[in-house]
Amino acid sequence: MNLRELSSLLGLSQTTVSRALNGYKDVSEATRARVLAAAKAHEYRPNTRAQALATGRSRAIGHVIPKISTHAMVNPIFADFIAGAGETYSQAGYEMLISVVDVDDEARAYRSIKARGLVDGLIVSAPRMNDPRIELLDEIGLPYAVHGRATGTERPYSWLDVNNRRAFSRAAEFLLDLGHRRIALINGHEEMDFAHRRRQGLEMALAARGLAPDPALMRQDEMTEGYGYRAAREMLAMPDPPTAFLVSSVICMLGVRRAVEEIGLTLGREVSAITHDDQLSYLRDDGPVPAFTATRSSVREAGQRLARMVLERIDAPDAPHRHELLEAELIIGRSTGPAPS
Amino acid sequence: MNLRELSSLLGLSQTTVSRALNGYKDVSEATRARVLAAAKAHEYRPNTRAQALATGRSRAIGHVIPKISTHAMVNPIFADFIAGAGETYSQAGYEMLISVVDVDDEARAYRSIKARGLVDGLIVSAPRMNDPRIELLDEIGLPYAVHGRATGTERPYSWLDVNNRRAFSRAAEFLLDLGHRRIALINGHEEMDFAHRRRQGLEMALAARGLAPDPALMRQDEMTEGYGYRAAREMLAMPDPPTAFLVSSVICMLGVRRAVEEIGLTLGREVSAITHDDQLSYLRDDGPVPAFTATRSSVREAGQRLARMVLERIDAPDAPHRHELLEAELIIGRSTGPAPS
DNA sequence: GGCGAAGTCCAAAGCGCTTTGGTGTTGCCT
DNA sequence: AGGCAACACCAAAGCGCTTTGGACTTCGCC
Repeated sequence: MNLRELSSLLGLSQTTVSRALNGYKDVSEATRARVLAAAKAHEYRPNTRAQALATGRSRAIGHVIPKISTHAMVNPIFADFIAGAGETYSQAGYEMLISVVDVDDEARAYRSIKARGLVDGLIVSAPRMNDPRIELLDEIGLPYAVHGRATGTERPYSWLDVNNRRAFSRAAEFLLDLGHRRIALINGHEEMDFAHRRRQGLEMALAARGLAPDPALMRQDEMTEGYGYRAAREMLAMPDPPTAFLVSSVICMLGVRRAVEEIGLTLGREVSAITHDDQLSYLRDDGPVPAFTATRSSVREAGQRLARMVLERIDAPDAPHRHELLEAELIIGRSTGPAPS
Repeated sequence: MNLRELSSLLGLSQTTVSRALNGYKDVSEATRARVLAAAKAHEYRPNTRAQALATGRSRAIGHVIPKISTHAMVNPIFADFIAGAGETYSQAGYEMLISVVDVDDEARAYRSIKARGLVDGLIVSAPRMNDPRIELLDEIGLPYAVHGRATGTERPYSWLDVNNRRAFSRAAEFLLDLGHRRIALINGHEEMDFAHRRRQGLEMALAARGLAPDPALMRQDEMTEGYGYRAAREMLAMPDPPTAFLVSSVICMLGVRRAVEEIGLTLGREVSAITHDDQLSYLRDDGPVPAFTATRSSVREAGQRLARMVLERIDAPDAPHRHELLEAELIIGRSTGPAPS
């Protein structure tokens, strides 16, 4: 069933039917009701491709996944973020387009996406410091919103971020209050903006107490369980081991717990640890008292809100840029306790 | 730059330019070269929406994510699967469209996707037993391929699946050979086809040795770390506890390990466990000897192959259905050992 | 009675591509 | 010389929608 069929069936012009369906003013309520009823009865849906061609808007938002190499890691938060964004899109009548793109081909991919008219806007994820994509997208003229921030970028852009610095400084303060002095950081890659900020948060908290950060207690890598395990294992074997860990992801945290327990210690007793918890649905740590003390912020909700933000930019490309800074909640679980004396 | 501009710039008709770009025969090699060069120089890309409208093909594949409720779990394999499929699509010049859809609205969503001409084909994931979607899609007339199988469905359809039954029966045999007799199963929801088959695999192996399955040793639930922990914990506290576990996902397995170690036992010594390992990129268990004995099969590769399969169905909708049954590799790690006597 | 303003409706153009059904030109063969 | 392919190109229609720029009624008002 297409518009022509529907309108000839109703004895009306395509114009009138189209305007009736799209809520225009100049069609009588009586015919509008007739049109709506007929459309429903025949399950008419406008062909999106034709609509897009006619309006110049595709009602789709793109998410680009940079592919580093064949064996590159997929970001574990990806699924929950997508789920959140997808909910917003479907409510707004938008589709979500995912492009897997070679990382050294990214610029060309963005230009191509624009030229082919695939999407009305983009989500930029995992920004690095001085991320070139922001300037690129401005130049191309494609509305976008960034999940995170890009330290070093001067130009204004719309973003949504967790207050990573504050989250990790609060977590560090909490550990310092418990008497911990040697606090290790098991971080993600620090060219990632979020990781950079988390380290700053820890260092700020240390500085406020007159403590100097110890480079030997800071690690950065891809955030796998094995990395968390190895990092914790190695640091705990040092002559002057840390008594507490700040960990950048629950997945790493699982490895940290394993390392701690393997040498006969217990989290929350001899060793404390706080993780950042994105509330990934398959790793949720609920229950009356959560296992892990954590700085918690739902990445799914971030997806929802960021989706809304990019839709706003599409509707009003010249509006001033908006920023949302989500404060992570500090959830006290069983993985922290007073520093051993 | 669009086709009209490009062709007037070349002094050729749109027809000729279009045919030159699309590799048709009736254009001289000289002009074809000219056209190609100009297209490259001006970074011309055909507008996908117009192309789709003209050809009736959208060059996009849809993946539908059923949303159960606001707090529903996102499938942890989703990200890696998508990454695999996305690679194939981008090589083939296809886009990937993701739709988050209310689960009780799924039928309407599929019809709508078809009517709006959004995609040329679909991937069906997480099939349940007697999954109604297969018949629905046949009726709608949308090419598709299924990730997994749907026990109870009579009609032919294209699928790719891991040989779950064989994988788990082999794993069980391995445990039986090590002397284990009480083998517990920590499974996913058994209305999911894969979970159903895994249980069958275990039961077949038991039956072959004249052993009866013990319902007290079988659990099914959403596969989280916490579920793995609780299930193992409870079963290990039974008067006649299992000496081995068959676990349906690495995430659960992490919980199982925690439960085992918490009561002072060691995996691979007093208690053995084998997990299915989808080789999720953020949970990869490499190293010379992997921590977990596992039935291993890359879900990313599954994504690549299934994507290829749906593309084939689009190109030849009347070709006989194809099936791919991937055999999981049994990887011997450190989580299994002889049964304690 | 005439006129302007609403109120309804419509024909046709246009979005940027593909494809059909040609036309005109060569070159070869008889 | 005539006929016929083969070759290289093109005008125009069409994909299914939206939107522009009217056209035709009806109504109220001077």
